[in-house]
Amino acid sequence: MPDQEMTTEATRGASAQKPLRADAQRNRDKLVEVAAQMFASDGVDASLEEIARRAGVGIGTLYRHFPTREHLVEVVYRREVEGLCHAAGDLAREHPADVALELWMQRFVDYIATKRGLATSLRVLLTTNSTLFSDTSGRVSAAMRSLIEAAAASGKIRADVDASDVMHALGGIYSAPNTPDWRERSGRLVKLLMDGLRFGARG
Amino acid sequence: MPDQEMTTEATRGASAQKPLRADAQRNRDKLVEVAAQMFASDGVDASLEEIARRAGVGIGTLYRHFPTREHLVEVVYRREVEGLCHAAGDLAREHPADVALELWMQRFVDYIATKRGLATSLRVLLTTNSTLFSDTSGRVSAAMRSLIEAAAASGKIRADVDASDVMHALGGIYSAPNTPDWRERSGRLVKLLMDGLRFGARG
DNA sequence: CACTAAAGCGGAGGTGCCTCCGTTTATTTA
DNA sequence: TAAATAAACGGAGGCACCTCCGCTTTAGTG
Repeated sequence: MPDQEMTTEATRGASAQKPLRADAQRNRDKLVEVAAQMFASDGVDASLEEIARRAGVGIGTLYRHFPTREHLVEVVYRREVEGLCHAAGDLAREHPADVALELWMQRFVDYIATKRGLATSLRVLLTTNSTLFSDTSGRVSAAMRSLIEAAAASGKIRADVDASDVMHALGGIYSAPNTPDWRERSGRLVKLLMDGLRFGARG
Repeated sequence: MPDQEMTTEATRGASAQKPLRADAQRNRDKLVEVAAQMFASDGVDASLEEIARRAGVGIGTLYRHFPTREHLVEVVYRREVEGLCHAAGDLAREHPADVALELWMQRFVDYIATKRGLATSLRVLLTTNSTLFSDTSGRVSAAMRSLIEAAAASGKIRADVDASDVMHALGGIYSAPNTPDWRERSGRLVKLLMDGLRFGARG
């Protein structure tokens, strides 16, 4: 199921439909963008009518593109994952390997934050759409693995770490309670983890 | 947590509040009764406004008694269980022990049917209200056990059966697929089971 | 360019959810 | 029995969901 192009905006869904008319694609992209903001700020229960309004389209248009709230949530979520994985490449190009890794992990925290907000809907989606979990978690861990290996290869972090160990450490963020200072706490966890990774590095 | 009386209608919830005013109790009972019908016929997503309308009260009254849909579902469900267990005693009094058992199992099938309709909401409730499952399943299996033991003691069914085995057999009803002929199929299962139980009985 | 069919748009409208508060009613007290 | 008061009632109103279908725009075609 190939996506046929991948701009900064979300493209059509995975199934290979005939391409949308230009205006339709524009509206669709705008809807996803606005929805991503709204879900992040107001949670998954954000008003769909408000999303349509802010996207400058009628409610009918929203429903034509996304027949249910879950459809919209899924697309937003996949877009989030897309962005996260894409960022890995950019960061690697623009920063020393260890800095790239650290920045990426910070961004990973933001991603988890989103995921928390979407939790209820995601649970529904994950039971419905069985490919969603495997698709996304695979891509994310692949992105992280490449950053870690690059950092290790360049000598910026120690070479004896396994990507899945780091993933596991970050996993602590998942299970942490939902306190107000969750965000700061997670940021510190990333820093701490980086210190550990840098300790005893060649470079 | 004693219920202070138990008529054919649902009483107030378990917690020992001061008694409701007569009109309030009347309205509450009527709401539960109507809700039970509506949930059975239309599923848990039945309109709450319609329930209030048919019960002859304002929507505000419904919401005062049951702040959320789940509250109402829970009360209806507990009432269902109550009725089922109560029926065991009545049937035992009015019929030969084996007939009582058979009739009760038929009624059990109806109960399961309700449970299916309420499935989605029940799943939410069972994660929230941890006592609900243990309360109800305990009472139901106790009711069945007493019927089986009475039938075995009177010689109407064989004596070498274990109540939990029968429960287990009926459990097949749960896992059966949701086909349109589900009801008939289940009825036949009960008959079959009874034949097996009667085979080789003393009496 | 003009024309047309197909694709897409959008919002009115019907319904449901839930809250809030002025009005009604049961119960207690005198 | 009558007045006082606490409890309960109920529906209007505001918001969201979702469908339906007449109108508008786009992408081809000659």
